Formats: sequence, C-alpha cells, structure tokens
Amino acid sequence: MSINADTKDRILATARELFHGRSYADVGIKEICTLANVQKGSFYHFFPSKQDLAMAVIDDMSDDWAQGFVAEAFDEALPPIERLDYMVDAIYYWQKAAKSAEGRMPGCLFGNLALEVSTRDEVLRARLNAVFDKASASFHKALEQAVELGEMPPLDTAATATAMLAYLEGVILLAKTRNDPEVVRILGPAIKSIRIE
Amino acid sequence: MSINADTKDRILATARELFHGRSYADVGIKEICTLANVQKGSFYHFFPSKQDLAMAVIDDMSDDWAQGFVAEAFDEALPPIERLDYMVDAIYYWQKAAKSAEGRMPGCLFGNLALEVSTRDEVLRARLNAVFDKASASFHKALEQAVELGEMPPLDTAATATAMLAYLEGVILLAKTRNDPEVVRILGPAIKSIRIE
DNA sequence: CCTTGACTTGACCGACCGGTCTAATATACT
DNA sequence: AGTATATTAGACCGGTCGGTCAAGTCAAGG
Repeated sequence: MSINADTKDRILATARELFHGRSYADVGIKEICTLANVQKGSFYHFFPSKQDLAMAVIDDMSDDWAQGFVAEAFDEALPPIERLDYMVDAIYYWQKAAKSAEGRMPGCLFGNLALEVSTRDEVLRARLNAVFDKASASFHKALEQAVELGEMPPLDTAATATAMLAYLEGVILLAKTRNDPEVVRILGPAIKSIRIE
Repeated sequence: MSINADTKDRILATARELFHGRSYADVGIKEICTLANVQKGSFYHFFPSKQDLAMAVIDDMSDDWAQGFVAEAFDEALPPIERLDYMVDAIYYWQKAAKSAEGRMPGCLFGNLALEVSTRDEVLRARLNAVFDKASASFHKALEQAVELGEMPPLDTAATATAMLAYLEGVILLAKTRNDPEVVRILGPAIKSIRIE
C-alpha cells in the first residue's frame, strides 16, 4: 500500500461534490485533480475515463444513501407511512444545509445526472435506472406493509411506489430551480396522497 | 428584409431541437450553425451569446406551449379535472412520438435545462422559474374551478397546483431515465390524486 | 540488494469550445 | 445612382477539454 492509499477516495469524494454541486459536463478532470490534490496521471491510473468516474460516483453515492438516511427512513421499526415523512424531512434538511453552505440547492445527484446524460450515455443511464429501481423498491416495501397493516387502503403498491419516487424527484427539481428548500417542506408531505389503484 | 429573413428562426429551431434532444453543454454553437446552414458570424449577429440563445429557446418553446397543447389541455371548455388527463395524454403522445422518431425520450426541455444550468446560471434559472410559475398557474386555475364546481373537495389549490407540476416533471424525469414513455401513461393519471390541504 | 509492480509526475496531444473580427455582399432609402 | 445599413462569410483567437505517455518514485517480496 502506498502512503497515499486514499488517493482514489479523494478523487471520488471531490468528483462527487463537484458533480452534485454543478454538473457532469461543467466539471473537468483537471479541476477535480486540482481540488483533490492529485495529478492527471494518477487520476487515469484509477479511472480509465470520465465515464468510469461518473459510474463510481453514482455507486458511491448510492451506497452512502443505502447505508445512510435512506436506511434510517425506511427502517422497518418505523410505521410505514411515517417512513415517507422521514424521507421528505431528511431531504429537506439536507438540501437546506447544502444551500446555506454553498448558496445553491444542489438537488438530487441522480436526478441531475439522469436528465443530463441519459440521452447521451446508455451506460450511465442504465446505472441511474438501477439506482431509481432500488429507491422505488424501498417505497414499495413500505407501501406493502402499510396495506398489510391496514394503515392504507389496498392499491397498486408497485406503481404507487414509483409514482412517489417520481414525485420526490419532481419536487426536488422544482425546489432546485427556485433555489428554495422550503418547496420540499411544503410540497413534500403530499407524497402520501399519491395513489394508483 | 433579406432573402434569408428566417435565418434567426432556423437557428432558433435547430438550437431548440438539439438542446431538447441532448443538453445545453453538449451542443456547441458550431454544430447548431452547421445544421441550420448558417455561419458563425451570422449567428453572433443575431445572438450575442450562447446564453442569449438559450433564453430565446426557452421563450420560444414556452410560447409554443402556451399556444399549443397546453392551451388545448387547459381549455376552459373542458371540465377542470379532464384538463389534467388531457395534459398527461398530450405529454405521453408527444414523448412517444419523439422517441420513435429519434430513439430517445427527450423529456421536458425546461426540466432538463433547469437541472443542468440552474446551479450555474442565475439568468437562465430565473427564466425557467418563470416558465414553471406560468405552468403552475394553469393548474391553479383548473383546480380553483374544480373546487368551485364541486368536482373536488376544497384544498390548498395553489400548493396543489405546484405539486402537480412537480409530479409531472418527476414522472417525465423517470420516464426519460427509463427511456420509456409508457411510464408517463402509467404514472401520469395519478396526478389527480395529489392533494395539499 | 535487486526486481517487480503499483503509484505519481507533469509535459504533451489533437480536438473543440465560445467568441471575435475583417471583409464581402445584399438590401433599403434618398 | 449612391450610400447607409443589415446580413453573411469564414478565418482566426486563446483557452480548455478528455485523454496519453514516458519517466520516474517508492514500498514490498524474494
């Protein structure tokens, strides 16, 4: 192991921050390298291409989510419907914190990337799709349990789960465009009203 | 008037198509000029910058919408709630047609641009915000009338209108990521279930 | 000690970016 | 006809892009 075993991690963390705060196309490898204190050669030692970096960033963020507040929000100990509110709250506080730290609401990295690259890069699109599928599955489980527990009248849980995810992404999109996290707080809770029979 | 009085229009139409089908950053002025059969000098005669072009494209598309299917969908002759379904249908058929023509679902130009540029360009962000506000207003009017006519129990019509717009954008985002317009058809109608009291 | 191979350095590459500029050309007005 | 003005043409600019590469440095294994 080298003394700089964390080089790859630094690249990853820096890229993630920059991609999230701006966009894929706007952030160059040179900039990532500079901020991560890494030389270009080292970068290309770890990542064969910018696309590969993007995939790594997506996977990295996805893992962090799965182990982070998404795991908390969809904790089976919580009543299913409360999980939805937890998720909305988590997003709200996160975006609010990000805005006060950097002045701008970054929105959802996955949503941002999806709209930016999915017409141009099939590989990344597929990756992002998988992330959305996984997220949708969390909603699905919560809905199934809600129905099972009688907390919610029966419905098409799979379709509704996807619709809820879509709603969340849409709310974040609008909030980002307004650069106002309050949009999430105001519109977010209506996620519970969405129903597909 | 010059024999090529439509030069500006050709630039605009080409840029709109390219921005919509790909992204703002991915499309260069040179490419727009080539496809529009215009030279760079002419381009910069009509548009002082790429940013100005983007604004013009946003305005152009927004006007087309306002006079096109959005006007039809939100026609006051239609029962308010049917307007929502009309809107969803219109989006579905549009995206489906675009996909079979070009192989890819382009999604919503405004949503695409919003996520791509709103952290980087305040001017464009403001413009996109205005477009969303205008769209939200159409929903708002429909909801107000629905409540008035007793077709819908009273609710916070303004917030719900924005929520519906957010939902639509989210559905389009997901559909684009899946490159599958059917997502719009399946999830779209649930827009009517969204409620903010 | 010497080799191996992972890692780093930074110069370098061609392509392309948004944007500028000068000169030519077409049109409209007097 | 002559002149002003709008439009077009396309070479050109500095800068940046993603990516390559040859030349190293350095720690671990034999």
